[in-house]
Amino acid sequence: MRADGVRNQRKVLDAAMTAFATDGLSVPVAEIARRAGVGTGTVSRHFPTKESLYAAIVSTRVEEIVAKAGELAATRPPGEAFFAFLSYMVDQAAENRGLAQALAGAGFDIEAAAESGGHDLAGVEAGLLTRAQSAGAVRPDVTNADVKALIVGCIAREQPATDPIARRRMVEIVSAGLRA
Amino acid sequence: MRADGVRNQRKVLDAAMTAFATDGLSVPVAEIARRAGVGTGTVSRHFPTKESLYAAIVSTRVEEIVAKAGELAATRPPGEAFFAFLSYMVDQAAENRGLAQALAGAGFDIEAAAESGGHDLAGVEAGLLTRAQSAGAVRPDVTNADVKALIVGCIAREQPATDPIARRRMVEIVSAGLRA
DNA sequence: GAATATACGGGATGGCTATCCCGTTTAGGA
DNA sequence: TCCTAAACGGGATAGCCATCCCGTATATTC
Repeated sequence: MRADGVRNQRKVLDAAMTAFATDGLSVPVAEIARRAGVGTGTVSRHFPTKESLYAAIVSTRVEEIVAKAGELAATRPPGEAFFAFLSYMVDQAAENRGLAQALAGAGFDIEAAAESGGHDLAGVEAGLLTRAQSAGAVRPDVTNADVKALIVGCIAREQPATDPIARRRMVEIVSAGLRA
Repeated sequence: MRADGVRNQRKVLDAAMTAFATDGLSVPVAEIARRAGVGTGTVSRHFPTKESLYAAIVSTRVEEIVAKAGELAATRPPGEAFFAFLSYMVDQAAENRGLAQALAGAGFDIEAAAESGGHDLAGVEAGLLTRAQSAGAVRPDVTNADVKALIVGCIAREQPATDPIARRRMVEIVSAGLRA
């Protein structure tokens, strides 16, 4: 691979990351190209479809999330780990419009992208949840889908996130509701 | 106004109502025309823009919601009225994809449409909330925006609504979290 | 320093959609 | 029945966007 190719691919990835984060998933590919300082052809050669571009980005993001989940599970008691992860996810999504939209199911299948990247996001989340339930910290009838939807609710309030106090309040409300 | 004009306007309204409810706000105007059995020109003559068509529909829906809120406020104690309204809104949105999207802020400003129709949806909601808070039934720091976002969360789980049990669980979780 | 594979840019293409327009049809009154 | 204003249908237009293509430029190799 040629050196300028590698360089441009990185530029596109960086531009796309911030563009998706600030403007959401509907940002035009041409706008990403403009921000990266390349032509649209360069973008589509490196990433044949917009979805593949987003998949490349979400993959690294998922990596971080899975790592965070693992760290929490290892260092904290089950209930605390679960609720800390919930809060972490809300903060992530609040600062990242694209992630929020993907979680809300608007266009991209984030879990499929994670799986194709070799990460089992759903499994990690399920692990935290069931451990917390076994420890009696979370209502036993709650499902993974419930939790994801509630995360969406926490960030549905405002986009982009301008009020961290309100966000914390939302997390508190949802957490209180989830407790056994 | 000519009789066929009135008739067609009603046909368009009916078709649009079900189309928005089942397919969401992004259903093409041409599809609505097809379902109504008229040409696209007829639709845009009666409703110059897609948004005006949706406003006409949402207006009647808001009327029902406001009426329901008034009835609950009149017949039940503050806390009970508030939580019953919450549950009602979730059920409404779960059965109406367009309403759900509008509440989630995807494209149409439902409150502006309500106001232009002479209904003060926001005011009615705020009334239920503050009464419930005064009665000590709801956390005092919760805002109207919080409640709306949580409603969005309750229906973010699935679209269209296929699992009423899960929906009820979501409402329970959120209600529990909102209690003082 | 020449040859060649690789990469670049951005215009061309095609699909989708809302909105407008206008030739044709029809309702409803005289 | 005839006339006219009102309404109809659906093609035309215009904007937006992802993706493809290809002539041009450049990095790398020998």
